[in-house]
Amino acid sequence: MCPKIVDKKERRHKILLAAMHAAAEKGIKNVKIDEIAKAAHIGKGTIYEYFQSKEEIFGAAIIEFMQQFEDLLAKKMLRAVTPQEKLKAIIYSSIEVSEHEDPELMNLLIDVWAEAIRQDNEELNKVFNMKEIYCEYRKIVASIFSDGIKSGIFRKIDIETVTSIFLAVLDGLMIQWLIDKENVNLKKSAEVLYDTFMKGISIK
Amino acid sequence: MCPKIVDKKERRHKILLAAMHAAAEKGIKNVKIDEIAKAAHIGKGTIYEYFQSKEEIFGAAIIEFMQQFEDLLAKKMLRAVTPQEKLKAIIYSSIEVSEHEDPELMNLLIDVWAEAIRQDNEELNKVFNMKEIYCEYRKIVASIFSDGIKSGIFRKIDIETVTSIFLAVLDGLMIQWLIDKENVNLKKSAEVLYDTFMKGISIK
Amino acid sequence: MCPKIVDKKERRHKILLAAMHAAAEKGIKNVKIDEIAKAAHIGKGTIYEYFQSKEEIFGAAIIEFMQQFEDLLAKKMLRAVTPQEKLKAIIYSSIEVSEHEDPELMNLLIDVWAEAIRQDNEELNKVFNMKEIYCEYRKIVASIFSDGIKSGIFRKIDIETVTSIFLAVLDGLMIQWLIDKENVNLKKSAEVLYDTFMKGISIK
Amino acid sequence: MCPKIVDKKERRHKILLAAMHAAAEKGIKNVKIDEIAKAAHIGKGTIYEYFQSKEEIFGAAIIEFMQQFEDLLAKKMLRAVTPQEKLKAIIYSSIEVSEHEDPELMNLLIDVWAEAIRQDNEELNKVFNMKEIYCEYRKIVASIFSDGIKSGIFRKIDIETVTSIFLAVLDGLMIQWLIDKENVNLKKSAEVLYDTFMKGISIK
DNA sequence: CATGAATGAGTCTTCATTCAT
DNA sequence: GATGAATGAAGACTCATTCAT
Repeated sequence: MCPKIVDKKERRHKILLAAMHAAAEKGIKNVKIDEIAKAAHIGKGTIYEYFQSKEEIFGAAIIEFMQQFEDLLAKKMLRAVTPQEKLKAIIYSSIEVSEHEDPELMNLLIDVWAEAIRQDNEELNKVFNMKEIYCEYRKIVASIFSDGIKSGIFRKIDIETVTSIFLAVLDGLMIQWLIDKENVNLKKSAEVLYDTFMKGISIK
Repeated sequence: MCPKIVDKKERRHKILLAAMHAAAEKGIKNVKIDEIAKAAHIGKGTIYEYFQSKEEIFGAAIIEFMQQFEDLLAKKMLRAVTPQEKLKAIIYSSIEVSEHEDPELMNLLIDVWAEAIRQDNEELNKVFNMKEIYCEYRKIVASIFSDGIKSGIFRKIDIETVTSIFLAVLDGLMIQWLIDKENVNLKKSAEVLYDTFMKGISIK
Repeated sequence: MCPKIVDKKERRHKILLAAMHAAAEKGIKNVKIDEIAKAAHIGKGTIYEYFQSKEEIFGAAIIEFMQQFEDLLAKKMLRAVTPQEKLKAIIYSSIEVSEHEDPELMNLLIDVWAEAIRQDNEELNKVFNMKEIYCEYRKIVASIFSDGIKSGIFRKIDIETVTSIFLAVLDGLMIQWLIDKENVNLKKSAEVLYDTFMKGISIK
Repeated sequence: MCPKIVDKKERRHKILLAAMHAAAEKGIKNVKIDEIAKAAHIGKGTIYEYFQSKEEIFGAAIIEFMQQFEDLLAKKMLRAVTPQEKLKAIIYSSIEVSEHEDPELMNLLIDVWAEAIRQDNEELNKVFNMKEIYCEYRKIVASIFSDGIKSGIFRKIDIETVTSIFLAVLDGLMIQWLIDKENVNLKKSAEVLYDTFMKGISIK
């Protein structure tokens, strides 16, 4: 019916993948359009048929990259019912992204954060706001804690702050793992984190 | 016989400060030598009297930046005796760097991590290895946990993993704060973190 | 599918010609990439599509320049049979390069010699060695003298030294001509040189 | 009486020597004022007490360099009486400069020629003209040939052209020697040159 | 006088973007 | 649509020259 469009989507995605891998390896600023083109097995000019600028490419790349988290998280959350299960789901979906896909891709996270802090990618700013995403994450997690407290599972804690702390561990572990994969065991960290955290906030 | 006398140390430091501030604002890769020179109120060429290259400038800047943490931490640790006090010292020195100095400077952290992950600053690599620094941090914290367990204060936990988790919260909070200072209260986080964490790992 | 089609060889040659002319006029070290680009009616960046660096440009220019001599010499030598004819061919091909092509180009010779003496163009050193070229020239001329002696045309002379002297006149005349074209008559010099030299080395 | 002036002369000369040696090694264009200062064991600024500019330094250096030839030649010519002796004196003084002084200094010759051809050192042009020097050399040599012909020693040759050829050998040998000292024997060349040349132009 | 720290004009080189084919 | 050759603005770095001490 509309084969050209499918083809376009695919090629666009191919470019994005090439861009993400290149950026993961050397950082967005060090990636040359040329390299992306080569890695995507297309001409340099062709990239500009799909994106207006380098900025736009990495804007789109970051969005696509973040989407993966959301998808994974959403899937895991579906089956989670109790607050405990929900927290577990978040912990494990965060930790598991490092196993899914090409783990090298996770290096992109540092650029995502950098963009979030500096907000100098105008293309990205138009459609994406990491600050809001973090707020949303916090809302989700906060409601879990809130539920837990109401249900008498968790003791009375400062929900907002515990939320920040909870999300912080996940990001912080990621950083350590990105810097030194050999000396950081994410799987085990997930287990211990769940265990310890529960102890820390549970009643009794 | 009597050439212009300048405090080389001081001027070097002025350049470094200018570089750090510029990098904090826009990211290392987006800082131009010209900008640093202008900010330091000196000529472009003068910078090259103090540093061999842009790479070296930011290598030195990162080292100086990290030194601040170490200094602050060391100071706090001096007075800490019990494991609990020591953990508290680490938590607070990490959180307090955001109050000391120009808080904007803390944005540099994201570049420091990026360098640590990508390791593409050869000048920096010669004299500085973030991986090792993290290992050292881990050793210090691990020994605190070890002491705490021996003293019967902490329950039997997987020291290595809890160490990672403990350091992770600090970094993770930093990221959240860097991205959204308004919605993250570091001070309160420190309190709650100490409280919750203690609960999580203490005996009973 | 159908990118801009350009004769890469031709354009490369155009750049080289522009570089040679500029260098002939002001000396290699005083030529700016900008100037070459302007003279070749192309953009500055384009030059770097054909050459890696300024050094490489002048390496290639020198090689192309020297090639002209060899070609001219080879052509003349083809018809020469007797030692006398051969020497004449060498003399005239050396002298005639100043008439062929743009005579201004001959100024490049001084840079060629400078490179040969200093050998500081690494690109050039990889593929070209003036010392060897002179050795080869000497071998060729020496064998002519050798033949002439065996044939009883030339008297017993120190072949190696006479060879050096013979080649020296050609280079030396070139220098004088380059410095003061009005007061040096290369054509006449060729005649007299042949005549005198023959007298000097012939039997009787 | 006037010790300061002597001191100045000496220091000026020291600078010139340093400049000459540096230029001999790497070519005028590649010598930095800094290097000259270091080699002369003085401050960079001090150089500008003695010379207005880099151009002036090398203008003066070239003049001093050329003076050496003249001095040597003049000394040798004093004792020469017959045309043969005079030619011999010129040949040997030209060849012997390579033994006197630091032979490495002879590399400067190529820069001298380059300046002579391009004439782009305005400072030098004011007080020095290689073209005129060559003319003068030619006049001297020509008068020797003229005398020789009148005396019936030399056969009737085209004086101007033979003069050029005679001077050409000397320069040409120098070039060969500069490029490849191992394979060029200047001493022997002088002998053979004298011998052959005499044969070439003598009566019978 | 002597110095060397400071300077900024000048250069090479890179690379995102354009556009003729 | 696809391409890659061409481009020039931008940026790191050099170095002759100045000038405060």
